[in-house]
Amino acid sequence: MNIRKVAEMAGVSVATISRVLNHPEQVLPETRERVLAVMKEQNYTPNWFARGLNLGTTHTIALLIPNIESETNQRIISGIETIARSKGYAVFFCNTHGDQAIEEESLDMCENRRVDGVAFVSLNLPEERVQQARENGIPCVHVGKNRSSGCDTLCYIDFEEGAYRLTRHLISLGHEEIGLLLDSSERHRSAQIEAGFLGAVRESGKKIRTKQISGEAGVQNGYFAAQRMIKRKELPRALIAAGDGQALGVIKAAQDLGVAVPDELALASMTDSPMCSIVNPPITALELPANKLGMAAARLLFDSIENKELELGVPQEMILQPKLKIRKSCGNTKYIYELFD
Amino acid sequence: MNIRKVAEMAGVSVATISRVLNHPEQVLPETRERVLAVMKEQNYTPNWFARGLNLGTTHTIALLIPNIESETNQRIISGIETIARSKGYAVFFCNTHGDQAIEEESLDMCENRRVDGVAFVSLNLPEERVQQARENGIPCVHVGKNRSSGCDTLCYIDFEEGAYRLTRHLISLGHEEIGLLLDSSERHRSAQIEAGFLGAVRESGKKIRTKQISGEAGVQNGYFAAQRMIKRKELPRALIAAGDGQALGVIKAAQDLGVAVPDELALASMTDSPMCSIVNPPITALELPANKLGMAAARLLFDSIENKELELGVPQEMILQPKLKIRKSCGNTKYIYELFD
DNA sequence: ATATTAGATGTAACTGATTACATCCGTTAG
DNA sequence: CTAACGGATGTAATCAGTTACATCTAATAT
Repeated sequence: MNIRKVAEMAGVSVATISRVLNHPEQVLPETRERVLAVMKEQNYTPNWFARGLNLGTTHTIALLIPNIESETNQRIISGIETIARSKGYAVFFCNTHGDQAIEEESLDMCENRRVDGVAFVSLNLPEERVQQARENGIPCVHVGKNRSSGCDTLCYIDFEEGAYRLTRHLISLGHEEIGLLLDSSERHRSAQIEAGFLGAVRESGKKIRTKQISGEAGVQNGYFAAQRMIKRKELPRALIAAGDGQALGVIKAAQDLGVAVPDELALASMTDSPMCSIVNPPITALELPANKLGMAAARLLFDSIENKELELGVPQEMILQPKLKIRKSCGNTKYIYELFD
Repeated sequence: MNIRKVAEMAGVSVATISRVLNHPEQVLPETRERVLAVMKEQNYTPNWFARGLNLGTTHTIALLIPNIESETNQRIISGIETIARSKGYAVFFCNTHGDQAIEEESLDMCENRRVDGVAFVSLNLPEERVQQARENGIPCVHVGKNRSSGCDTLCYIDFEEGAYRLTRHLISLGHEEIGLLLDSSERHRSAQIEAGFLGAVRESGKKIRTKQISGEAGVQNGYFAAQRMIKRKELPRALIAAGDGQALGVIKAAQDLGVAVPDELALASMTDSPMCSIVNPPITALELPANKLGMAAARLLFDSIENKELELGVPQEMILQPKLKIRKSCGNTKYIYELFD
């Protein structure tokens, strides 16, 4: 069923059919009704390709994301999806697994299919590749990272500030030995976290022993990392984990191996999740405005799409702040002082 | 940059360009090289719309899913995505939030855009609506449910059997009072679970007190449900939760309100997740082959797409079995008998 | 009564690919 | 020497829409 058949059946021309769909106010109400009736009866839906071919717009954006396991990413997806739907856009979903080859492939796909915009949550592609996409007329947002990336819009959470606050919190509780369990697959974020962490340490003026431990994301890896440190007696007195998965793994390992939290190990996480408040003790963590982040990113993207200005100059930025959720996993000042007696 | 310009620049006709892309073996190697060089130099990518318009295929499938929070769904998504990518298909992602209106809207979108197939994880649409999509030539798989749904392919996990095994396990441990905490938003699955549960109870021949509690999914709802039961002294001696989120909430509530697990409450979950083995005690749960499920669903879908036979008759089915992971949350036989002394 | 105008509708060009069919040309067979 | 053939390439129709421009009608202005 195509537009010409509908036109024939309704006894009008194809232009009228098209107008009924795109500029209904230009069509006489009775004609419009007749056409709509035929459409309904014939179960007609306009062909998206013919449409896209003419209009040059696909009303589609793509989302490149490294994984969907993390709560943060889920909420980013949800935020983007919500805004996209409200604007009538469809979303291509590409789980890149953080793999550059898959990103490349996905971005090719985006160009082929003339998506109207791309939101990168994962981005390992060289800057020039992204530039190329933009030169092809595709606005790109980078969600969640502030790395210079070739995108015209950046939208991220201030992890440096978050790490700074979390570290200050630990220092204010009297801790003098603080470890940082990083995620080696998130190099850029790790650098930010380290910066905030070391900044807070420096600023405190105290002599704090610090230690960076490289690790991988996820409960299991957190578990193994903690297990290793405990066995080697290298466990710091306080530990900031880069992700809630890791933190949960650490707390479990501590439990299993008889290390008391927070008495022997103060634990904090750079990201919050429902489980952080469920475990025992509940874990002090940074609550990320991930849903907001997704929505903000989508809005910025649609701004670029609609304004079509695509200046290749300085990218627009939007920075969201995480919120420190103090729970019980870091102990409290009183306790720390007792320990130091 | 379109095919004509490339043709002009390479000094050949459009047909040759098209052949280079679609049937390279039909083109003289030197011509081919020349064309490819121009393409690369001009950064040309074929227009997907023009292509789809001709071929009638979009190499795109859609995925309608009610949420991405559950581990099971994440793994389904991952499975589908993996197969889709390996076949060169793109995936439209529609988070329906289990909302029928959004499903309707999404399915309309699928028809408009001529997706080659739809995988429903969430499906509240009337059967006729799905049939309509199929009459429009779109194969539909229903992932995860076995409800008659108008789809041509069903692909699901046998929750009835799972509930049966879980219940038998509890009965074998000597439990005589077993509750079922359901998820009212998953009515069909609840019915399956109930069937398996009651089947096992009946088959045991023992006089078992049963109780169905309606509830909602998620950690918080599990917590509240347990809290309510504990306060009203209605907590059964053993409880099967419909989801791992609920179960985690229950275990937390038990902890907070001083109910010992498994000593005073035996707890099991119909779905497993990493957290189930992390909490204390680790929760006995059904491990769902969700990744396999996604992959199987995608394969069935591509089968339908490629064979284009779309018989509107009896749907093809694929049933996967969950696996019982016995952990510590249900206690053991010895202990139960002690209690009964 | 005629010119003007606005609103409704129609005609046909155009979007960018694919591909059936036509053409051209060099090779081989008769 | 010519016919037949087949490989490489070109021509033009086609897919299903959108829309600039043309046309027609009827109402209003002069």
